[in-house]
Amino acid sequence: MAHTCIHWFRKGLRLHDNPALMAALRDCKELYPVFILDPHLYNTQVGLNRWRFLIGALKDLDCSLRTLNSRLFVLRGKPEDVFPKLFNKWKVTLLTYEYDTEPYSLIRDKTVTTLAEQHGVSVIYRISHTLYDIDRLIEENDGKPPLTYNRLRELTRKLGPPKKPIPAPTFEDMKDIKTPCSEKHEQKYGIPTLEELGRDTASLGEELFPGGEHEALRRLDLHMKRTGWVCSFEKPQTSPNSLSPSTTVLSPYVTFGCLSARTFWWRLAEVYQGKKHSDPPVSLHGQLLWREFFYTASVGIPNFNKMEGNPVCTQVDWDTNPEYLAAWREARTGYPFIDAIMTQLRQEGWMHHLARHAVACFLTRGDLWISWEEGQKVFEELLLDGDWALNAGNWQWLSASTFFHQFFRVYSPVAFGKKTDKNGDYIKKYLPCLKKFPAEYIYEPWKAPRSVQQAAGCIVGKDYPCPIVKHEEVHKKNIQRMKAAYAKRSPAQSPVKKQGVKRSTPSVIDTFKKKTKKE
DNA sequence: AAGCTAGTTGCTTTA
DNA sequence: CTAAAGCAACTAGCT
Repeated sequence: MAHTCIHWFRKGLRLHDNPALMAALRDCKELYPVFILDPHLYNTQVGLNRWRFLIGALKDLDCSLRTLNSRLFVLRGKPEDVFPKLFNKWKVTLLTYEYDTEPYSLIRDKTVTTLAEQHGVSVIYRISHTLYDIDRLIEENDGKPPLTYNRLRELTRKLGPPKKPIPAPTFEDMKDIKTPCSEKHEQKYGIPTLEELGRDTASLGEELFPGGEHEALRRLDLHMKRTGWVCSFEKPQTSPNSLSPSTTVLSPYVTFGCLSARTFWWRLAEVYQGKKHSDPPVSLHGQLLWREFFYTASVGIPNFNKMEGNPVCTQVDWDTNPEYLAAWREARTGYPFIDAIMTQLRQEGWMHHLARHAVACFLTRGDLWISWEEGQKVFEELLLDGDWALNAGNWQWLSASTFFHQFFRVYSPVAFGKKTDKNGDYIKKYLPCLKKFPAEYIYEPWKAPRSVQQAAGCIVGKDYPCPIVKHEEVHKKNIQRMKAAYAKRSPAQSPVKKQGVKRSTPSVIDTFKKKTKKE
């Protein structure tokens, strides 16, 4: 019996390396490729750039499906409301989707699977968003997520290289399959424009990174041709403040699944073949493994996007400071390097990883002493590559809450950028009001004599803000506050020597592992 | 069990 | 100019 299938696109907005889609095609007479605009995921919290990227990716997907005599069906609403109607209307017998490890997705998919069963619909899902089966990695580490990168690497070495990607479906694969489309398809199931979604597009800048599988593969090809660059790639050696990106900017494509991480991995392996090349953690393979590291942590650690209830996260008495937070978010901290990065984020939806370090450290343990969860929300809204696991993991890393503990290493908002951009060209690009400042003062315009400020046509305190905090003073205080927070960590988190009393305290991870096993 | 080593990417001063 | 040392000292993971 040939199936009537829905393939549910969520992430994984691609045809290549899409095993769940291929599973749908195997024994299929009718195929309905579906994307649901779930208000829980796609709402006003999602920034314009991100919306534009998604719409581009959906358009590209629809375009590719058309070449296979199919179409994309875009629906709006909660998946648990949408699916029962579709199951009945289309007489669906099979639902396929790509496995997604986010907590919301796991609950959503469980609900939808139950509904499918109630409607007599079979469900098939496949793992293709990550290099490895994340649950398998955790299993391999005795049920605990590795807390260090090297530990994760050991696990991946045990499991061998990631699976090879599978090719996209061909016209031949689709020859006996129909996608029933009415003339009203565009009206009923079309891809909305930003205007239709009620968004004001006036503030949108140039589309530097258009969404979609075609653009993803084009960019991949482009970078993979640079064999010398790929083989010598070392992330810490790339510049956070170059005028054009010093890295691939493939991250948004991997986030939305326009590019398969495994395809990326194996293309790199081809380039490396027979040549001397850099290695993890700094190589491009290493970057994909960092993604895997944070995915594993996000699956294995409860409340991963929060401080409270997160057993491996240092509990810190962050301040509530709406004024400071707004200044950071709106690029008016008075530190040009910080403000330039936040401007790039707002305008382009992307900035270099090390630039993220600088602003994340500044918001949290370095200067403003505001919770990393606040920064997480801003990045989630504005980053094209905003990824639940990576965002939460990196914010914990940078705030020295989890994974990274050398809190006394504080990024200087003045010195850090100078290493790779002495003249401050990056600052001048994103903060044009500082364009005429001499290099000597570009990172610290408040130090410029009045005459220099006047000559530059920019008075600090009037045309550009004064620094909201004095870094030299505040960062030292904050190191002491971090030290105090670490001293308060529970015995399981940091073994405290108690005189006379010998007690073996189970690690926090063991504790919550037992709890979850009992359930 | 106490101690050791290593850890993607700090800053500043010195050689 | 670059490279190393000093700064003060964290945890995870291992032995």
